[in-house]
Amino acid sequence: MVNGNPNVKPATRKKVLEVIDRLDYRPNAVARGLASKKTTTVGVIIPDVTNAYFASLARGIDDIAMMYKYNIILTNSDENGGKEVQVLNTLMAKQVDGIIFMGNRVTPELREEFKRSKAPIVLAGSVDAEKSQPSVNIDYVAAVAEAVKNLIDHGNQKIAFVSGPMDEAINHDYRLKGYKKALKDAGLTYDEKLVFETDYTYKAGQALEPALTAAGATAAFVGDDELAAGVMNGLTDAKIDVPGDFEVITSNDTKLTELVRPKMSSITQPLYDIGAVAMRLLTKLMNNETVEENTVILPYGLMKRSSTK
Amino acid sequence: MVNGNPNVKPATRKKVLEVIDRLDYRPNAVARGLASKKTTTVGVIIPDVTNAYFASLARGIDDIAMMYKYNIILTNSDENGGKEVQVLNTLMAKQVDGIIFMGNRVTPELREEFKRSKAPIVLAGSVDAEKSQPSVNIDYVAAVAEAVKNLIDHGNQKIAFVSGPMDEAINHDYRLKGYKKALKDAGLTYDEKLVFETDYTYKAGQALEPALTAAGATAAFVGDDELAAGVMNGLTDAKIDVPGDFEVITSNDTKLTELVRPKMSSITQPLYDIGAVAMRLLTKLMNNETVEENTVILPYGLMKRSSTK
DNA sequence: CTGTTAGCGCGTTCAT
DNA sequence: ATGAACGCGCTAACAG
Repeated sequence: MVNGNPNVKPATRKKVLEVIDRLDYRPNAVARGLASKKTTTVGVIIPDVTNAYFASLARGIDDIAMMYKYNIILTNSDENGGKEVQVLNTLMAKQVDGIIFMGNRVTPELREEFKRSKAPIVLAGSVDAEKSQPSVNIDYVAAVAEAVKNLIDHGNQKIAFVSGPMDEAINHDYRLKGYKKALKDAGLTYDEKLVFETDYTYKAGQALEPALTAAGATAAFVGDDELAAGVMNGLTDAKIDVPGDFEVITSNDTKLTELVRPKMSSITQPLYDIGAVAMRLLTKLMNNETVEENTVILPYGLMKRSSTK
Repeated sequence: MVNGNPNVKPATRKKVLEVIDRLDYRPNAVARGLASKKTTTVGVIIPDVTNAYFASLARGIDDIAMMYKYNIILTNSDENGGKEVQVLNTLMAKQVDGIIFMGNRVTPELREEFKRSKAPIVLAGSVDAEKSQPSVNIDYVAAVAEAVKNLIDHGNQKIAFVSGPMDEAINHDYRLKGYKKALKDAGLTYDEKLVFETDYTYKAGQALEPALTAAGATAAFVGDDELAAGVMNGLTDAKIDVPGDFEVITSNDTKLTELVRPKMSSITQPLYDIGAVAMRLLTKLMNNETVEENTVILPYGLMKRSSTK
């Protein structure tokens, strides 16, 4: 026995241990990376892991990555442009084989960095109005239009549009368009006073109740589940019955929709799949496989629960 | 102009572009890693990013990592022992400078791998009964004892202990001990029939109502927020008033506690800080700095909201 | 102090 | 087929 036997000379013991060490030898992935110019790791830029929507995508990304023997370098960006380009650069310095980007504010500088990158980059659950990169999403305008139409069909004439920052492409260029489309299709006129731009937080939603009622709204489309939970609870706390007096429908079909009371109706998105498909697309790109379609649109749905009639 | 001028010969244009390329030259981190034996990346093993508790820790980890110029390789383990050792090995193959491990089922094999690692490993928000590794946690037994005492003080005699799998050290070796301690201190006898072992899911919690009432419990300590939301809603759906007829207190002080109605009372944990401190500790270990205390215990609290009297 | 050179541990190529 | 040599891009040790 090598371990506890005092009769073994230290020198030979050392030698034996070295051999043992050499036994469970692990190839050095860094050296291999330098020689082969492939690191089998991909970078993932996420606004905030703490956000249930993005966390779900991240889970899909990681599972598929692992399936294809890749590892994920995960970094939170807070959708901060400066941080995003900096992170991009360190990812490229680390020679990642590809990058998955989540975030809805693709600035011109960022777009430049994207182009400068030799590693393929795909957007997951995120839109760039310029469509400069491969991406995986749902058809946000159609989904929102359908959700709002549902509200209209229930007899609502004044429907609030509650969203996060309007400088995010997804809000300004997609969701708002869907909202307007539904109004137009129904012959309703668009009223800026029914548009509420705020943060993606529960508190912000909760604080919206006075404004909502002051505007005379009887229903709301909300662009984020936590935000939606906030407006719903704010309403309820003000003795406004949901859905009796006020209907709300949300966007991300996060677990949260089923935990609050009433349960929230929502646009349905294949969250995990968006991440998974984005990663799968990335593997193809990294292998220089020819891919039929660079921008894939996954199906959405409408789940009616108890926050709408 | 290099870009669009057709009068520039392709060859010279190519040359110029190469120079430009060389201008914004990025040092190759892989080569540096090979030469210096430092990769400035650390591995993070997490049960599931989708879990709000662990996601909060992960956010703290990433922020501090970034502050110290490290990047994070994040992998989901599903607390699956086999996956965990495999991931550990690929992390070591990739020459990470350190590892943060989250997960409460440290098997003997895993413990062996930990010891084999030359990179320091710290546990975050996770316990190993053997205390074989540096770690950052709160005092779970004291926290649970205090929570249960609170329930006892409200006159409850039959208090349910609802937790995830009992083969997790945190449930079996810590929370349950705290529960028993509180009972003993109050002169109540421990009854196995009041211990409910289940999954960490909303549905599992919701399904618990019949069993809970059958056991005659009038209050419950729950080891996870989502699970707690489930038992609360299950109770409410069965027309049992919370907290009037049944009190519930939960463990992780996740955002969720404030989103459900009634808002849930909870043990309070510095989630972000647990991750941040763990990462900070890891940086010290990676620098071979001498650290006073390898196992750090952060303060906890008790937040009384509306699910208790 | 600046300039040169030898590895770091692999993949890849070339000669055997 | 098997094996020796070189190079990946950088750091660290060394010499000048």
